[in-house]
Amino acid sequence: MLTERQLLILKAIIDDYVCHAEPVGSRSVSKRDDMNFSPATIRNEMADLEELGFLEKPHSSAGRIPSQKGYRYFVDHMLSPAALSKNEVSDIRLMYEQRFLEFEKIIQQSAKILSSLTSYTSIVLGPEIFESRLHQIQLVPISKDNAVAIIVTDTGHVENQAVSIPEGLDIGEIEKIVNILNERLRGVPLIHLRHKLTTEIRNVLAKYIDHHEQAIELLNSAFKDSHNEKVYYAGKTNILSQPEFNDVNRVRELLNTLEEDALVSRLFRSEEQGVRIRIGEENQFAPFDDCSVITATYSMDGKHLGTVGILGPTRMEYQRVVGLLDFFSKDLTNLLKQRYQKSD
Amino acid sequence: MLTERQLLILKAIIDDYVCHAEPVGSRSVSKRDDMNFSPATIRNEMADLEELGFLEKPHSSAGRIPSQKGYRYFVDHMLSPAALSKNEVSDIRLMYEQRFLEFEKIIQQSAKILSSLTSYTSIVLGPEIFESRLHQIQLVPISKDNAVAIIVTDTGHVENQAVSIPEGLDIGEIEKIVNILNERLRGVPLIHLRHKLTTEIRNVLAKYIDHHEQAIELLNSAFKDSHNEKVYYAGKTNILSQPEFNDVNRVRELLNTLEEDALVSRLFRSEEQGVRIRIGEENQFAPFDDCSVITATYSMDGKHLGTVGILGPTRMEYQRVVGLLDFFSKDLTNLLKQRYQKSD
DNA sequence: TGTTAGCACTCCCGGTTAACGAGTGCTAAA
DNA sequence: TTTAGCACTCGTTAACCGGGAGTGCTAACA
Repeated sequence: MLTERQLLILKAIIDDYVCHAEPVGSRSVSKRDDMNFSPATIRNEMADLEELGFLEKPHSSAGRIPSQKGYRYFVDHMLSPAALSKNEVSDIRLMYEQRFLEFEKIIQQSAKILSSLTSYTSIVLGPEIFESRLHQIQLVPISKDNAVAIIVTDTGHVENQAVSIPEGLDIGEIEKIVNILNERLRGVPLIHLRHKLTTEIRNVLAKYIDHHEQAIELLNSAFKDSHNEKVYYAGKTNILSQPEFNDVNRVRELLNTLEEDALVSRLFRSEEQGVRIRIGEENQFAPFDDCSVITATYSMDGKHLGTVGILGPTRMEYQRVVGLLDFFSKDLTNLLKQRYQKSD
Repeated sequence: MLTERQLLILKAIIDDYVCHAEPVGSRSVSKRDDMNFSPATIRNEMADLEELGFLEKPHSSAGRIPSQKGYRYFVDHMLSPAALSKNEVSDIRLMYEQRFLEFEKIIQQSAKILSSLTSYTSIVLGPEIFESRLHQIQLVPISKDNAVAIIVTDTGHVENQAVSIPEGLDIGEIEKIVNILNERLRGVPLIHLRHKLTTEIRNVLAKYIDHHEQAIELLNSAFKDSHNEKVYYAGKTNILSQPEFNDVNRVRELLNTLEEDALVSRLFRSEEQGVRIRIGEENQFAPFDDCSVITATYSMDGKHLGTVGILGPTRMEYQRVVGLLDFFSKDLTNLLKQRYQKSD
């Protein structure tokens, strides 16, 4: 275990490095108010901390910087999430209050607020669309051959998908089909739609619809768009201001990664309740080796819905970000409850 | 006017510079197959071309690079759009044929193809949403207080907007309202919806609906979302591979700009038929001073719909890009005609 | 025994210098 | 009119150097 003094020094170094992005030397540590030891003493401790793997030296005559293990220790044992200031809280509330927002807009807005408060990149995963339930389905014919299938979920989310109308189905039949679907499928989670379609609905359609096989085909393509959850970004370029991303090649790699929604969503998705911190290589993904990812989940009815997260350099203001995400995760959960749960 | 030989040399320099991104000297120009003059002769001509403003020197003992005026001259007088190779054409066709695509997907796909073929950044502006006409409108209540307004256009585009239901309106009335709207407003350009609402529709509603003022309020907010045209990007980070964007600050500035859809749309929108080239400062926008923007329009029923464009360094393969965009602009117009026009 | 002052050493950084090479402009000859 | 020759310019690179920040070690001190 680390001694009291070692903790103090480790914390001081992390603090300083997070703030100034430069190796910190014994002299500057010893000058801190809460530090009553000479540089020489500090140096001894720093050597020990380095031996233990919590610090490293960029080169032999530079100061020390925290290692990944150092950050990890700090985060695990010494982190007290920063409480938000009153101003921050009211700022956030204000941004949500602006007007009635649909589910998606709330999520999007959250991403914006987060990135503007942290000046890191924020990434918010929307709910697995399949988790939500069918509220209403519409089939709007556009021409003789084409139509748009519109699915509205219980959260007010709207999905639409162009479909072609198979030979033989006429407008009247389509209307009948839609009525049947709305009767039978309201409240069904989107993820079960296709299954229901090939069982229960197939039978019902067979009874009432002439060209039921064509109808099934149509509906199949209407339901097929397996939209994963949406990924909302804000402050994508914030991270370029960090001195560790001064190299265009690295930047390109990182930004390319961020364009791949599926990848990002896989990396960010977190099923655990609460705040989760992944530091550097813990992300198991080379382009993020110098980044830390902090995520928190939000939920509704106690069911996990999505994830809010921050992507920054490993040299990140952990306490602040953790505090913020914690707040957001709870606030978002509350907000959603307030807005949507009462409609059940 | 420039002599035959000057043209030849200017073209050679542009070719070389576009390809290698380095100032080109008299020696390398004279070595070209079609160049039967000594370096000294070339040097004289180059000095003349510089005096005329078509070339410039980064410093006194470097080779020459084309000036903006040089590119402009090249583009205006010497550009023969490169015809696409058979392979390219069939590649493109293939990508469109994959499956039935709704309007938006086609546009999006086009952006992808363009960027992958050019390795520049491609930007495609969707149709001014207001230009398209209302096909159908739906109001789907989600809870007692909230609903989703869904607008389907004649191109199969779907817009949706969360609205709150004013006190006093009940489900029955909402249904009546929707019916009235669909009867009266089908075929009306979206841009005229709000006007119609406050004139014709207001009167009709006043006649048939009890809480018609609340209804107007509801519809107003349903129509308010003044969605400009959508902007689709592809290959956003391609431009980072260009050596002229080796500076992170410049990159940040550029990428920040690209996040501002409204700005980009204003800069790219082109009303003129055909291909349009803006070189460097011709863009009238500082972050694009080292960029060229080439755009072409696509249309339907002879009516201008949107713009396809390429953003690259001023040192761009003009002939190839112009050829491509020309092809795209026509192909897209055809495709849209084939898919949507017959439904009229 | 823990702490600290002192000191030699290491290594980065910024500035200077020198050699080099690519390219030019000019002059004079073909 | 073209071209060979040559002096000159200027950016690039490598080598070098001194200063400074920081370290590790040692020895003295409380």
